[in-house]
Amino acid sequence: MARTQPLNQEISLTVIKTACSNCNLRELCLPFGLSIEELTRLDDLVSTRRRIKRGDHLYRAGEAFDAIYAIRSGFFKTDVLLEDGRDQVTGFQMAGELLGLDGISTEHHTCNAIALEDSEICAIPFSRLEVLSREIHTLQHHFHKVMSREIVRDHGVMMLLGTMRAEERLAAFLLNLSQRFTARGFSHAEFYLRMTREEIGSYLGLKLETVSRAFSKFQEEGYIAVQQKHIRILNVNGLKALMNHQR
Amino acid sequence: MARTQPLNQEISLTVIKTACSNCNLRELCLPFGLSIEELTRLDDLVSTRRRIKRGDHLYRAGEAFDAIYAIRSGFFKTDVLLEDGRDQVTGFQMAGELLGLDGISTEHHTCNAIALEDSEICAIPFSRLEVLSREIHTLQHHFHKVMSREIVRDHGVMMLLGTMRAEERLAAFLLNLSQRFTARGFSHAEFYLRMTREEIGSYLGLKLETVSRAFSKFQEEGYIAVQQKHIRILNVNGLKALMNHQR
DNA sequence: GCGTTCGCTTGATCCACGTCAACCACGGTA
DNA sequence: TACCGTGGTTGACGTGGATCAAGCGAACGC
Repeated sequence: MARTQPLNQEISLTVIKTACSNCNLRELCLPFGLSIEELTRLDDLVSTRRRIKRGDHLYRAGEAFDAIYAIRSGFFKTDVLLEDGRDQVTGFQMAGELLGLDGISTEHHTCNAIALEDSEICAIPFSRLEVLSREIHTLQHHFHKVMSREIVRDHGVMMLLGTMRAEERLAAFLLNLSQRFTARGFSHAEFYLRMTREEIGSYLGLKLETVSRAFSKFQEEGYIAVQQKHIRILNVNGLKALMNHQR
Repeated sequence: MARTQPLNQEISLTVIKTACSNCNLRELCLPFGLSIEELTRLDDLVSTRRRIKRGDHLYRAGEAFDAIYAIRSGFFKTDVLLEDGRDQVTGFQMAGELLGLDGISTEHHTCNAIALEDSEICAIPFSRLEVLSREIHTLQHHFHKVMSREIVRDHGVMMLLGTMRAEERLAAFLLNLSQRFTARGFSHAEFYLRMTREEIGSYLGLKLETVSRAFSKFQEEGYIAVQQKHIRILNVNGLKALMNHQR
């Protein structure tokens, strides 16, 4: 129950609750590996928290960059828009993941970040993060790892877009979501999609009809059960086999 | 004429020549923006230089990561291999660009880096880079920008793979190469491709035949002149128009 | 309650690119 | 000079996924 405007005697309680040092995502998020003492120094830095309503932008392409954002709760997508009107979803982000790393390069955001459900984020002023990471080696190193992980993730998506066919892409997508939900303590076999078929398609380089057909196919094969956005995975190995099966 | 094994009285000369502080790529590479004094500190760190023959690996996926590499001269590709045998080229890198950033995340390289022509690289021990970037703020910030730029670049490739058709992809590819050659003082309109049609196709998510056909088409249209790997761009705007033209 | 909208599914058709195959140009080697 | 291997081009054909179109159920506003 974090509040942007805590009241009276609740203040200290709320502050404790919303601090990195007390956040149950800290092992997934930026604070990973920090000592208690280091955590409290990070708490000072990550003081701004904000709620973003479903459908609202956290930031837009072109805006000046001055902070990265950690997702405290909720679900986001990032997308890029080309001059000619085409756009593509470049990623879906969930609690504990960072948003805005792309903005460091030009000091302007290069994509839009949009909440797919009511969400809460922690703003991390970037210049202050640089200062602190000079002092806390663990923080510096972990931040580098996070950026590098993003690069590796993107290579995975390039692989997917470049070499996989429609059903393989969707299988890979579902398995990836499942694995990330698991890491957050949710069921690996049952979850709600926060995004539409069109957004999935955009991310996977497919049209929404193709995504829909692939879902139906998976259901027929008994790999999953689909009800709108509610997904149950019935046969993980089936999906995995599908993914690794050379054309 | 930098040598790995400089002789006698040439030593001091060679050392000067291969130092970051005297490298003509320093404005493109890691040393960007550093003062003279800072540059000499970076020189200490970047002491190992190595030649990589055409076709040889700089590193392989799975190997332990302990350094990133700046390309001093030459041309590389990076590729990823899936278990099922599929592979994809994830990038082409030229002088002044960094290789190995993907390895930070897991402390193992996640792709292969292969020289496409005889090349020279500077090895930058990563842990020492972290130490130095705590002391030199400019270096720290620029390194972050470089990593971020890599992320932005990858988003561009995802865009290309997800939304563009064959000819648009190839046009984007040629324009990107041209722009990077220009930044290095080479002709923007005339260059040699270091990679095969198959490697281009792998990078662009196309088959080599499709790449070849697109080259022929561009030639017919008068946009470029192709002779094997020798490319002359005759109509930049034609290529640009092609790229931005919604399907 | 009812209409409207949005997201999704499914079918029919089309086409861009993959696949298969033949052939050619170039460079290295015997 | 002849031979061979590698990389590139081009043609004929097949197909996976895009496109176009119709219909349906759930959510929402009135």
